[in-house]
Amino acid sequence: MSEFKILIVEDDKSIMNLISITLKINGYTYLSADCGKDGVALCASHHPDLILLDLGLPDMDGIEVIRTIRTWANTPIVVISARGEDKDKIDALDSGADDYLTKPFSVAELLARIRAVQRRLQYSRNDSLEESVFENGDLKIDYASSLVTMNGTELHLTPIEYKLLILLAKNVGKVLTHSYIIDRIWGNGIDSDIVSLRVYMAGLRKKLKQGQNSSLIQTHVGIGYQMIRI
Amino acid sequence: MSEFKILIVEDDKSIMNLISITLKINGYTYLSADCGKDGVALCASHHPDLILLDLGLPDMDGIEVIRTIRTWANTPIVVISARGEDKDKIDALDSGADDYLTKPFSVAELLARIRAVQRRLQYSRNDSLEESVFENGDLKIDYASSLVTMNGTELHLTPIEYKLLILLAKNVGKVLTHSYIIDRIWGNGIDSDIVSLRVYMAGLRKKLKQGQNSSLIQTHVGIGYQMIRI
DNA sequence: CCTGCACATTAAGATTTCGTTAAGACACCA
DNA sequence: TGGTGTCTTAACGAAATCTTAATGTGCAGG
Repeated sequence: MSEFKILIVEDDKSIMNLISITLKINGYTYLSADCGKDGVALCASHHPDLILLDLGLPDMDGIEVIRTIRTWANTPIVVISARGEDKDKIDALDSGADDYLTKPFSVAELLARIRAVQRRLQYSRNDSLEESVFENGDLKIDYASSLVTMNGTELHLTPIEYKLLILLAKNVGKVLTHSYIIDRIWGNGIDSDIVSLRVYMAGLRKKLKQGQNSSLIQTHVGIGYQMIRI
Repeated sequence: MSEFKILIVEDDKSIMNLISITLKINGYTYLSADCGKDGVALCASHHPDLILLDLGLPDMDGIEVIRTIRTWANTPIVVISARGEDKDKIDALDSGADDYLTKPFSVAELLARIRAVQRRLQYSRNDSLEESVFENGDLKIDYASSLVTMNGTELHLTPIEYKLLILLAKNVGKVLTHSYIIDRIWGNGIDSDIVSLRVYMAGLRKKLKQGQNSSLIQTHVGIGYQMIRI
């Protein structure tokens, strides 16, 4: 794995020391800032892979820092806070933070959170950031041009069928629940039961089944559906 | 590993002696109390890592002690009960005890139970933060994608079987009573009998037994089931 | 040695959930 | 307005799952 660069925004010197030493020992590269303004600037100029952000900063509210950064970057942000209150946690997460660490925290926990973010990052990279082309068996999806082909022949999918297929493809190997799928396709409105979903699945399968991947999409009775990786 | 502190709550002096000496020989630190009130107080003040609790105490019912402690702490509790107290044993487990030991017990068994709890503790620490993946022997459960594999081959579980497995896995090492399991699986509604539970256990074991971990799930006659950590 | 108890396992009927087809509703566009 | 394509709903046979009953096994007590 290439170098993983972490930006620490923290004004308490002893905690800054603890974190920076821990990161260094564990092979991470890091940048540091002791106030919100510098943190935002460093983030803009150095594009870190992860930000550790203390909420209690001298110049800006931590929430502000998150909002500012989120206007242009999706860099994962792990918040560190002395305040263990739920409200703060929710505010931070709602503003776009990815995870939350309450002081005092153990070094092991910090590293675990960082690994978790790395895993998530790696995962979503494989899923969305690459190629913009998805291939699985005879199925090929070009997200950029919204083109779906089986064995090279183009398929004509209706909007809902396409959404469904994308959803399954973005989660290959995962079992998606009925409610999750319905929520993602029809928005969180209450409507459209499972029955509709079944009809679309039938349509989709019919169109896909032009090859012999009859088993590309599997049913989990009582649970949902799953596209399996071939 | 740092020191492991065990609180013994037992009024029988000879058993207290046996246990304390055993623990000392095996490198554990221990505290002792000879009644429920003292036990609760010591637990509150000294934060032991494990509690060995005799159900038959002079001042309080053992169940009361468990309930009291459980209002603020998740400290593992291993119950010690005299023979013929099956009902009490079940009540204790339902109230939040983790395991039980029947008098007379061997020193080896006592130590084994303690080690089991230690293992479980260590595991849940590692697990609670991140990893939506559970592993035990050849069994692997990916909660996020609802995928269960044995030796790498995917298992197809029915909804109830899956729920059952998850319940056991989330409580590895802990003995779950029949009523607790039934309550968790079928909701607190009326009683789908123990008989049904047995049928599902049979089905689950059949599917799991594709490896040779025939003993992954153990039966506690008259009490319930337990997934053991391998 | 027999009996009773708790559990394991299998088989079969009852029930739920699925897949698929077809018909009507709706929106869009010429 | 009529036509086209898409969405939704209903219906029904098929498949999977759940439940119940029946039988088999091991163990403890009389």
